[in-house]
Amino acid sequence: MSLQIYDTKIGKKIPFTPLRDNHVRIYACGITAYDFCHLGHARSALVFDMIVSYLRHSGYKVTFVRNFTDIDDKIINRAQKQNTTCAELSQRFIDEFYIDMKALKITPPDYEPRATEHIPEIIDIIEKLMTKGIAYQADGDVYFEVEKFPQYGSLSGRNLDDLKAGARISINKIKKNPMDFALWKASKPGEPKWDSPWGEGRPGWHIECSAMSRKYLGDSFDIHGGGEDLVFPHHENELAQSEGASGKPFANHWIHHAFVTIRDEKMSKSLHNFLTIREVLKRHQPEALRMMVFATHYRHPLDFSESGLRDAQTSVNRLYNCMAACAALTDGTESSKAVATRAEIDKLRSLPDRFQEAMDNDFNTAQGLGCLFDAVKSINRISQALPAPPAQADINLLRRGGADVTKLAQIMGLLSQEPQAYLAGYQEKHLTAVGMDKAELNKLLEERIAARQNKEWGRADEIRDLLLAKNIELKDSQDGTAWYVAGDRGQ
RNA sequence: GGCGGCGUAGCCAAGUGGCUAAGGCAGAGGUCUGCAAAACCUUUAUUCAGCGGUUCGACUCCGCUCGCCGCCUCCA
Repeated sequence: MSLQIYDTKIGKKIPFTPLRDNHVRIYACGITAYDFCHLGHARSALVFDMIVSYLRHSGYKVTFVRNFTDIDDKIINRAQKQNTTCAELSQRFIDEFYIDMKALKITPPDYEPRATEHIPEIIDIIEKLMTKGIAYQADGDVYFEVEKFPQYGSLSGRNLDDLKAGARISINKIKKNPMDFALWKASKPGEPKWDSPWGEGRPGWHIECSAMSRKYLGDSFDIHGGGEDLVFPHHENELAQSEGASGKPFANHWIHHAFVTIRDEKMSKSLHNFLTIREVLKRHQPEALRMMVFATHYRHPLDFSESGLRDAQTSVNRLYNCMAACAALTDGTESSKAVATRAEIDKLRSLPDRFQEAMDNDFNTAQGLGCLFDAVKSINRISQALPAPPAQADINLLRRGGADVTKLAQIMGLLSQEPQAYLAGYQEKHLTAVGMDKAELNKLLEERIAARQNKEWGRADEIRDLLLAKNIELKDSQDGTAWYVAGDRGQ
């Protein structure tokens, strides 16, 4: 079974084959830089990070482009409101975007082009459309003429009659058809402007992506994607412009991910129900966010909640605990009896295949994670049952299983840290949060060990309860007393 | 109004025309322990919104009903 990807244009899953050899070319729509990024942007970045990573894992060479739209109406309005320039405003939020991406540990794309740095390429496409008679000039604007592109609506499954019927489009007398959209806009006083054959002006909203994808990936490339809300009109218009100009097929596959919702409503700026990435990362670890995002299939809505994110954190810890146990494994002997059952051996050996099968099915990360946790369960069961000198066969199986789990989880950016370091970091962060320093904790732990040796159970329990009040739980063992962060429920 | 999606255990969430309906979280029981707890193990849907239909057989395909959501305007 090979990779199957759901294609928005066709509305079903189809086998994926790169257009050119083993080389996959992907373009994803990035942000319009005028504000901080919210969780929806995080999902978008995370989903494409995973897709690129999985394609590379599968042996493809990948060229990944994610653009910045740094000139448009929203930027102009916001800049005017803040009494600054568009260039300053967009640069500021591109910088902020990079801070968020770094915090989320997103692998940078191969190219991150900006609209304002591709004005000649934009003008070039518009000129082609003008030459072919698919675009027309009206006052200082240039419009794409939808009637001249018969396939208009093919991506989003609409036709011009439906669109006209729904028409919430503002009346614009200079357009031939209300659905015609601007390729180039004449500049108003005080707005950024560039020279063009049609006078001074600036690009329309969709044309930058047509120009930049063409420059870095060619007229035809493999995958184009973004959030569901971009299907219409953004991607529909891009498709029309690009194919209209080149006469060749544009993107071979269209991938769109669903929204992040809050209480089942779309998270969006206009509804004022969004959480910024940095807000969430103040309270939660990036891997917990990744776990939550990838536990839902990318085409299904992801309903955000604090409790959901805490659940995700707990399951991330489960992964790390298992890996820490694997790392602590000591060599065994040939003479001991192996404890792994046939079923467990099969489960662990088949993990990479089962994971691949899940991911090949339209990047089903939720199912892939299920495979990973399945393996974790087997690893834990075997580790727990290991006799005093364990059998070398079991140790080999566990180490191999642990290595597979780590490698596969890393495709989603999970298990990106050394287990011991991660767990120690998790504990330290908690200590800080509850306002206790390590020396103080150690002092109490030592006192309790002494009390227990003297069988002063009252004092020992008192210390335990005292720490429990700070969500620190103790575990006594022959080696001493270890402590853990208790479940954060109810916070 | 047009187009599209979703409804699976307490919560989150995969999945399939017929083999035990993944996995995570929470809950319950257990191993361990001076008592505990973390970790770990076991366990948790005779049932997949409701009603019809197709089929030897449907949760999975079709139709209808109810509920929720999205796009058609800027939006990841």
